[in-house]
Amino acid sequence: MMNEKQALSAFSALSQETRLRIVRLLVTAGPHGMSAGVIGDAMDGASSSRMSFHLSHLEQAGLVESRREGRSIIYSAALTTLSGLVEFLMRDCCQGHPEVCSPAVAALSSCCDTSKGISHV
Amino acid sequence: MMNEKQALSAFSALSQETRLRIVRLLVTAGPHGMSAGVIGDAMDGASSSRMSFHLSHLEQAGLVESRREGRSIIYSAALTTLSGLVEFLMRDCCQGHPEVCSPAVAALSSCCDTSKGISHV
DNA sequence: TGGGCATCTCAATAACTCTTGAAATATTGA
DNA sequence: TCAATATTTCAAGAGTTATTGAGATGCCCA
Repeated sequence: MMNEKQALSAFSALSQETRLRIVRLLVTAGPHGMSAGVIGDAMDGASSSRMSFHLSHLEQAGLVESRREGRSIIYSAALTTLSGLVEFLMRDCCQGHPEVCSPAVAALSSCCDTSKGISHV
Repeated sequence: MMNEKQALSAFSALSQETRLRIVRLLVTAGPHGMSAGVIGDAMDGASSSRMSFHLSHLEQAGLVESRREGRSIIYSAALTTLSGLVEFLMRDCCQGHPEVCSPAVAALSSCCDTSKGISHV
């Protein structure tokens, strides 16, 4: 269960343009991930030290995970942290008023296959 | 539909301890909101100028809304922006793999009443 | 209209963050 | 082992952000 400190670290990591783009790129890339070099090319060719700075910042915040594959290091999105962040932000949003947070659920579930037991609202 | 600039502004606003606490407090407070003074008391009695700085930062980022009521200014959470932020972060997360983002949906919908057409997963 | 309350604005300072470029580390293949 | 490739580490400088305290503004009621 995410705590305030972790959430602050995650939001801080996401508040920088390059890092937000990296996370979104990795979210769409899926579990296979991408190498640091390929991610760097996608960020209008940012320098390697700059990429390293941002990638380790994201890893520190728990938003991405890495593994070495030969000479490359492969990064992928940490979906558990992303889910936890959403849950932390909206925790106790209902308090007897479910209509308060259902727009957020709708926004999120609309991007997903509905065959998993989640209906559109 | 949220764009990158708005999302960066929102994440930046949420990356500061006092502001994150304010947003979460207002999320639980619901649509009626709370006055700046009452919010300040809840933030271990932060100074009025400090509260004003953070509240206007949050309003600038679209995360809270304000209205005057007599001498007080009442702030409430902007749930549309919060939902939009979640949607922006997870956009295109599925790409043929709905299991990728369904944990996030589950995390969020578990906080809500299920009688509105949203089922738990 | 005047006093008091609630909040905002402003300027100065301290602390933090990002970028850059040079150098170090790790891995692979000749 | 040597050279090439991929990535990380480090230090310096520029820019950004948070806090503080003093003062200004807006509103209400006697």
